[in-house]
Amino acid sequence: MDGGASLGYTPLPMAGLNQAQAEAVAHDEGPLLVLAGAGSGKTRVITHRIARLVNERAVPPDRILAVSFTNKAAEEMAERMAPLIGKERAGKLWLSTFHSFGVRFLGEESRALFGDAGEGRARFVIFDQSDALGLVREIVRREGIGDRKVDLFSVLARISLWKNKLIGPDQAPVNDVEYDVLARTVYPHYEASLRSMRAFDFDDLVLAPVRLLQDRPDLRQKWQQRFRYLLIDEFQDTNKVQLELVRLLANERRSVCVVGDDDQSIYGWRGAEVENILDFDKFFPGARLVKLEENYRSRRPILEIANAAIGRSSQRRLGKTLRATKVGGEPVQVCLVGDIEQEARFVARQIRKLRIDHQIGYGKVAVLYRSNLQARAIEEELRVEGVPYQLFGGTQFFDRKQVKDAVAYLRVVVNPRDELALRRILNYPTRGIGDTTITRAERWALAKGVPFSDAAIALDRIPDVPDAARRGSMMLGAALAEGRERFGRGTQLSASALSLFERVGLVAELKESADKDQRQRWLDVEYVLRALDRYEKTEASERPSLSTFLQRITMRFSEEEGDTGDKVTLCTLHGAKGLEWPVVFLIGLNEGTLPHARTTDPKVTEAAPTDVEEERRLFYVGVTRAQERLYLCRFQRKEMRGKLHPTAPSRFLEGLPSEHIASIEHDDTAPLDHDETFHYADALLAQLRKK
DNA sequence: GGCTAAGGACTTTTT
DNA sequence: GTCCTTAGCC
Repeated sequence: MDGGASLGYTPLPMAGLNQAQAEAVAHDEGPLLVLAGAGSGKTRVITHRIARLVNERAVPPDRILAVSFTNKAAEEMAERMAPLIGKERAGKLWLSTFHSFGVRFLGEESRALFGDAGEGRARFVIFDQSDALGLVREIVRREGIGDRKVDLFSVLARISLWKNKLIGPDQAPVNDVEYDVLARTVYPHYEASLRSMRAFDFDDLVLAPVRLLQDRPDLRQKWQQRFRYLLIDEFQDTNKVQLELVRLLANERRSVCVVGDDDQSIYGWRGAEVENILDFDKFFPGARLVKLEENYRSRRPILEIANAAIGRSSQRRLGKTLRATKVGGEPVQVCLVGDIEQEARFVARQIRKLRIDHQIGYGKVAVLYRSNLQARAIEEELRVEGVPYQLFGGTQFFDRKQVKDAVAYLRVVVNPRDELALRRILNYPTRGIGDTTITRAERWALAKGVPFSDAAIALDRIPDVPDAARRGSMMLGAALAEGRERFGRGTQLSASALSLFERVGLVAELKESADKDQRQRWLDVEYVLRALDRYEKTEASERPSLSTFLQRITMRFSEEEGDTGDKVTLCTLHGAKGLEWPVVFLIGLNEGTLPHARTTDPKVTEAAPTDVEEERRLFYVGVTRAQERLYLCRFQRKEMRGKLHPTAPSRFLEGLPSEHIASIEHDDTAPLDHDETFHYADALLAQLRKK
């Protein structure tokens, strides 16, 4: 197309891209693998590639699908596209995660799924992990599978891994492994329950579209014609189902561009298959390979550490070495502290010092760790030092009980068949429907062949139910019906929700409670109401619906958006993927923490094979987040069950180039001397002998 | 349905 | 050593 400038974008200078980047951007039809090392400008490549397709090749933006790994990355992509191709056209691009693409797909194809004729979009609900876990618990109880000691999480993890490998309930491996047997027994019930509740778990959001595209040639054709270009970011972390989705969406042109880095594959435990990128050529024969090895992010010492760390990996690699383009820089600081409290104190004080001595703002600093648990000590110390911080991920707002309760009411309004949510609210706040009544309703429903959800809100039809329970059930049923009617209008969603909460007694239970904690909890419910309001006001494209709102919050869409002030970021290594900061503290570099003990000596119930090499890559990801300064911290001892244990340094600190390292020691209490060590060892042995 | 007492697990990473 | 779940009682 011509006349680009008049269309509201600035023509793209190919200058500013290095040769490899330019090659990836210019590549036209056919499969392309961009092997992008950390900090090699891969986002630049993706955004410029999309911009070129739209601006120079006149590809309609709605025929380009770009998939990234997190909602945040997708949003960031959208922001970057606006100045390149204009806001309006950027809004038409399909920019999403695999999961949010799935939601959109399933919404559009709901008729094929549920067979509703006419009445618009059939509704479905998304089960997050704790919902799925609740369902597994329910099935184990109902079907009498295993004893009370079953590790439900492990059962669910197995089912999830199978689903991610396209293994259906009838194809689960037949063996004697205890938890494989349990999971195999639960799996068919689990799937049947989800379907009967019109629910999808996270895995289904990708799996259900794949099944549909496999089974329905008409739909396959429709969706293949829709997209001319596919771009997939973080391809090393895709699983089998996701690869299958990409293959099904690719038409005969196979214009699939995947971007990733095998050295940063860190989601194997979730079913990701690094082979997807290693063997890309096999899945898309004739694929072109472009390697991006120039690093624009980190100072040389940081990069030397990174290269050394990943160089010691025993994993099969596509092989690439990052070259520094930034010169100079401070050596990497390796700090030894006494325990995790001292580690926190060191980090907090160092952050203040950097601000005072080097004018490095808090927003330029991140503290990265292996597990969310580690954040607590850091948080406390940052508060003491008066350093503002923001926590990424961690304790999820939507996991709080009061939030789940409120959301459960909304879920039942949207989807009366959502039995899990119904059970949650049936007697909360208490309305006389006890366990005995529930069991009676279950039996009655089973005998009459009606869903439990029907029986529960019509207890008056069931014999031997106490009057209080009858009244409670009728009141709930009426409140839900009214809610359904009000929400159906599609306006004043949050007022409707508040009125519902009032009628069912949630307001009295929390807001008007004599208990201070209860009143505090109500504030969380109010936050949900505000989020609902915000959603209604910003949702311009289609008619706002409670159903869509619930789908979004389940996928953590409406995350507390950033008052991105001048704050230190606290974040797990997994959460840090794709991000960068001038200063990075990597804490807990100890055996047992990184690598985590669960990978070095796995529990017997472990669903996925554990891999210490994945922990190494995690370390690599952490190191490569740093631009200017990197601190690697480890502690000497750890408190466990009230006892101190000496703790070894992480194996990943071995064999790093010493010329790029400066060591700091910082222990303000007396270290554990030999006598003490022996004392603890003796105590431990004595305890073992007692068993 | 709500209270207390005893018993068991100590939480890897996320859409 | 501590927190959470569960069972048993009122």
